[in-house]
Amino acid sequence: MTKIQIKHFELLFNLMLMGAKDNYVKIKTADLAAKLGKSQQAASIYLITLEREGLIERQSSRDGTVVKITQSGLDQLVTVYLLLRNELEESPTSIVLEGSLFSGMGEGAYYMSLPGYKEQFLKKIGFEPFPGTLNLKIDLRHIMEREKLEQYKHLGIKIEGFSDGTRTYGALWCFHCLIESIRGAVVLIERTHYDISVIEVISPVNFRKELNLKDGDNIKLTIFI
Amino acid sequence: MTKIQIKHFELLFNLMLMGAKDNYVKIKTADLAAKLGKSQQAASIYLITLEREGLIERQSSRDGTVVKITQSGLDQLVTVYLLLRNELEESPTSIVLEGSLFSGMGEGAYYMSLPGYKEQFLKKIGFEPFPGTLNLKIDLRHIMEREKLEQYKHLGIKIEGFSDGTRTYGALWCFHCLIESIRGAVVLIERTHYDISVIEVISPVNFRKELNLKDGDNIKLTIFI
DNA sequence: ATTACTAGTAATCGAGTAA
DNA sequence: TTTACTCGATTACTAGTAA
Repeated sequence: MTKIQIKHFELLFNLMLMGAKDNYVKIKTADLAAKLGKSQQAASIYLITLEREGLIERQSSRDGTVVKITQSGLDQLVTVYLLLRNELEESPTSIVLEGSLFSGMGEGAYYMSLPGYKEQFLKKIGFEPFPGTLNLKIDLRHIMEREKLEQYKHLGIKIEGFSDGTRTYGALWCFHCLIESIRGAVVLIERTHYDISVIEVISPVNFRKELNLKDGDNIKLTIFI
Repeated sequence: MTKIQIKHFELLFNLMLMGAKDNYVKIKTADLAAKLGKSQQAASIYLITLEREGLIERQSSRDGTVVKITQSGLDQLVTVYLLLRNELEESPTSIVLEGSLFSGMGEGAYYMSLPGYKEQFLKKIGFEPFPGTLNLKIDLRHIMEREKLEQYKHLGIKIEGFSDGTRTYGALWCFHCLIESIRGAVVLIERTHYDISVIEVISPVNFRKELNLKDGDNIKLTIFI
């Protein structure tokens, strides 16, 4: 098993610049190698490795390789982007919360799976939520930060409400976030009278599985305004 | 001479997250190693190499290492940030111009060296301009793009005008840019009746030397709105 | 403590090449 | 053309350790 040496980011970054973010693009391993300052053979191995790790889709043939960055690969790029933005932009733009994981009734998962919401998530936030949300009970010592987030709510990415003929579903506001370095988004609702100490988070992947979490575990959440 | 293997970016990125962007921070090579998934000894070598390449300042002792990212190191991070932002943000935000390099009268250099401008550049754009600007004569086939940039002018970073008692100096608008992958900023002035086919660029480093340029050379400019 | 040297080892790299 | 395999050469990495 070949372990990749140049870390994934640099490779994904270059593939992005070659246009592999939204579309399948045809590239030559030799061109990629030139950008990385490595041999054609090395680039070939890197691509194979990235594919095995699920970060790209790849179809190689005798006259080139067609690649596209997967959702999971895109998440890596976004994670780096958010952290850079937070450090490099004028106004520091993150709120850090801690809380403990708990199981909801599954309503979150239900709402998130509605096409009316789901399609907007994909378009505006950049991923389709894993069916199942993460409920976090915010520690009392972070409650002030939680209040601050509530004030910023309407600066977030707006997910429009909709009606399915039977009932109406309210608008949501979202912020990108990282949960222990995994990409996600916090989801805030309009209702004013609900328990502010609870916060709901969505993600393109199964948090619980990915991070091996169970109810009661303490989680650190970095929210980007 | 040990060539660094993990590319510089990942290391700089981690140092940034450890707080080494604006301040000297005390770290342990073992902690850094843990973040990179390498041995303490490897981290030690990386830091030494980065220092040799001028990307960090470093002072090590028997009870830790004090590091700070240099301007040059920061430029690397900003470059990656701008390219990521351009690809990942909703509205695509770059204008690509091409043109040929020519020598001005040196007035650009003079203006840029005035404290009234210089200090704002450092604060608002993030670097102190190398004394000497780059004058670019935009190709006719890119003149539409140049017009577009002019329309966006007031969306740029504003550098306030000032007076030194003798005369007044007008406000400027700047945009981050990359010149053949080197960080810089285009500088636009308010005057409406001047030759729009000429554009002026500043940078933290000596472009001409860095890229080995001479008058008449063709240059590609990526401007971030 | 900690950093960073030396020396040996393990992993990566690239030339040659087959398909 | 191109990709990607084998294998010998190179180099990055780690363990041990001195300061």
